[in-house]
Amino acid sequence: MAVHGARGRSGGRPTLEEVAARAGVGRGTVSRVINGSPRVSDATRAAVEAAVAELGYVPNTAARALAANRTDAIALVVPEPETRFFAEPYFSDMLRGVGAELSETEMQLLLIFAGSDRERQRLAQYLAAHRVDGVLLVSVHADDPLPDLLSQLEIPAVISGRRSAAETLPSVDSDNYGGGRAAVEHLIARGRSRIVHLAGRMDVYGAQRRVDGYRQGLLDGGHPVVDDLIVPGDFTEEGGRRAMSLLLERCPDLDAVFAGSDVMAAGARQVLRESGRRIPDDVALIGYDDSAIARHMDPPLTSVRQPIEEMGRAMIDLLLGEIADRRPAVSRGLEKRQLVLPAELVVRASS
Amino acid sequence: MAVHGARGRSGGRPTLEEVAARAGVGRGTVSRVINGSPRVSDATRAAVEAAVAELGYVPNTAARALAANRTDAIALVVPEPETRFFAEPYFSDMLRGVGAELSETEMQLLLIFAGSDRERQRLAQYLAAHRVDGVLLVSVHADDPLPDLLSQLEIPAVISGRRSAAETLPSVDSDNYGGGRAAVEHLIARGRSRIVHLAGRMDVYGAQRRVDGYRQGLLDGGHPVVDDLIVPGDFTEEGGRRAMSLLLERCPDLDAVFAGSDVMAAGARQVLRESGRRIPDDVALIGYDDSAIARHMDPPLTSVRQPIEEMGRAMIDLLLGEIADRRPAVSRGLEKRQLVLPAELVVRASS
DNA sequence: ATCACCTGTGGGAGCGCTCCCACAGTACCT
DNA sequence: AGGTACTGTGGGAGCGCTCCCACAGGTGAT
Repeated sequence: MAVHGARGRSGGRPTLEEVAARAGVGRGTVSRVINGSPRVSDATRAAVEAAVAELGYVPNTAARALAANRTDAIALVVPEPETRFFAEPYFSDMLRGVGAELSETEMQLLLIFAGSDRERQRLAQYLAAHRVDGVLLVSVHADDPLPDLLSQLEIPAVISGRRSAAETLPSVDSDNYGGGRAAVEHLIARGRSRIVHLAGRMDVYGAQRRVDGYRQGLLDGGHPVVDDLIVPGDFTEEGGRRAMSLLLERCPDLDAVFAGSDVMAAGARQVLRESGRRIPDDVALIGYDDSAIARHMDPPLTSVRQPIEEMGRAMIDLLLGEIADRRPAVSRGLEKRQLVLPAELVVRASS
Repeated sequence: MAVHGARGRSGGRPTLEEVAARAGVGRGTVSRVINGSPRVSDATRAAVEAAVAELGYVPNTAARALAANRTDAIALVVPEPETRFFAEPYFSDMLRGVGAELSETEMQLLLIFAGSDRERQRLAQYLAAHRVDGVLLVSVHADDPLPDLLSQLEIPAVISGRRSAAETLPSVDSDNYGGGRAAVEHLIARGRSRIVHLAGRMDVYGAQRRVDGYRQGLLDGGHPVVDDLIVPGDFTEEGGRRAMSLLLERCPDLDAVFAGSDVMAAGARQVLRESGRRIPDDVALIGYDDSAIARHMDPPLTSVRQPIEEMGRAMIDLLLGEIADRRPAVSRGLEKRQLVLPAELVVRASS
């Protein structure tokens, strides 16, 4: 009452101080209530909450960020041109998982594309300004300098996939080895024996692991592995066509194709058709990703599903953990910082 | 030299003050250089720039936002579920235009989905916290409360399309009337005379305008307008199928269909095929949007192209103008705040 | 009664900027 | 000589928070 309070600005947004005056308490107490501190009595808390509601108080994020040195925002960095972002279902699934998990929190998600050099320049600037508390890095290539930049700036980050078996950053990957193996086992179970592999880009660790799984699947089934029957595409439809043509030359009597992505499988399908082979009667075909393409292909494509959405959720969990750990110089817990989620074969008419 | 300067923190990021000490100038001067003020001598500017480079200084956004009461960020608000965002090329084109135009500036773009009630709740909170300087609103429906919320919060906003002829908000639209008319004129020029219209949702102003253009095109060509031959779909493929079936019942000898979207045209095409009609021999078909669907349809679909990317750029220009105008209580200029960009007919094999 | 130790609270200091006033210096008129 | 005006510069005040220290008042052991 005695406190005649803040200068009589009107029209502007109410501040902490004004809320405090209205509730008849000090600034510190309001701050405690806003931030959910337990050391506030129930009566006081109620009074403050009433004042907040009456005044329609909303904290000023900039002031909070300045004082507390955090932004309550994290970035999803896509080191690809926007085109790919929209073209590949991978990103939309990932975004859905991330968004869902994040909606439980107060954190804000920023989407940042870094396809061109120019965009990467901006991104570097952005990160240097510490405008986010953490970063989710999807689709990183082995030689990308981004992870290093991030750790140099001491910004918590989590990547999807791994750059190698010895990944240092916290990461969430799917079991590419298991996925590749499951595909081959399935083909063998269906009586196929001349199974070729249309691989992905070999500088992508996940693609390598799919090859490893393919090999082991063949060996376990008692079949020999012929290196010539593993041909890398580049994850594109055109690459799939080229690789498929090559495979047909090398092994005209093949009876099954395991492709490292649905898109490449689509390319392979065209070439198989053109060569007069029927799917699945003459040749069984399996893709990877279980994308919309797989469902809409004729015949519908058997494909290995990665739990992308779930991976997105897991990445957020890891990242929030990293961020929290870094706050009060707590000794970093030894929880798992590398997650591998299972892949699953979705059987359709093509195999 | 005499100024022994800032407290010896190390490891942290350099501040304005430290840069000032290093360059042997005052804080104000550094601020002026950083913000590109002209009232700095060349020599001083050079000294400051050198200090900035040596120290690797990057301004603290939070401090700036707090002091200057701006965030240097704008939001692209998509009041749709994410699914539609990825499914419709409209958004990716828009995003490309917006991104391109924005990359010329220091502004940061945030992508915010507000499809579910929950998301809308968050968005309202977000806007109330004034975390952005302005908002781009795409795909607003006539009864959406968002525009009102925005003007109540006094946040500059620009919408794509218009909610009615009397749109109050700054907006960028394409010439739907002209587009509809051009489609019909083209059909008439090709000798078609029984032209039906598969319209969009009639609560979308743009769809209404396409109908208006269709009507005028017929009248100008000396053809009567029959209201029964204008059937609204709902912009979906299924809606297109239903509307097409109805149109075939009402006018079995129609020789041209103008659809209000490519997706509806795709639905119409199926029904036309099933009824044994050939495109374009028996029936000419025109869509709207010139999306990927149009290019890949069999036969390729003639369609009306809206310059979406350009619209995105224009929206940014308008929005930045709004934001700038609002800063130093300058009397609002009377420049055009409602833009209408031309639509263009892209002729392909279907007509 | 003394001390220790809780809980709840108020408010100073400070985060790193921008804004703006003050003022030195120079230039060009009267 | 005095006035006027402009350019370039320094630095105080303040933006709205969080952090943390101080302290009142209670509680229980000594």
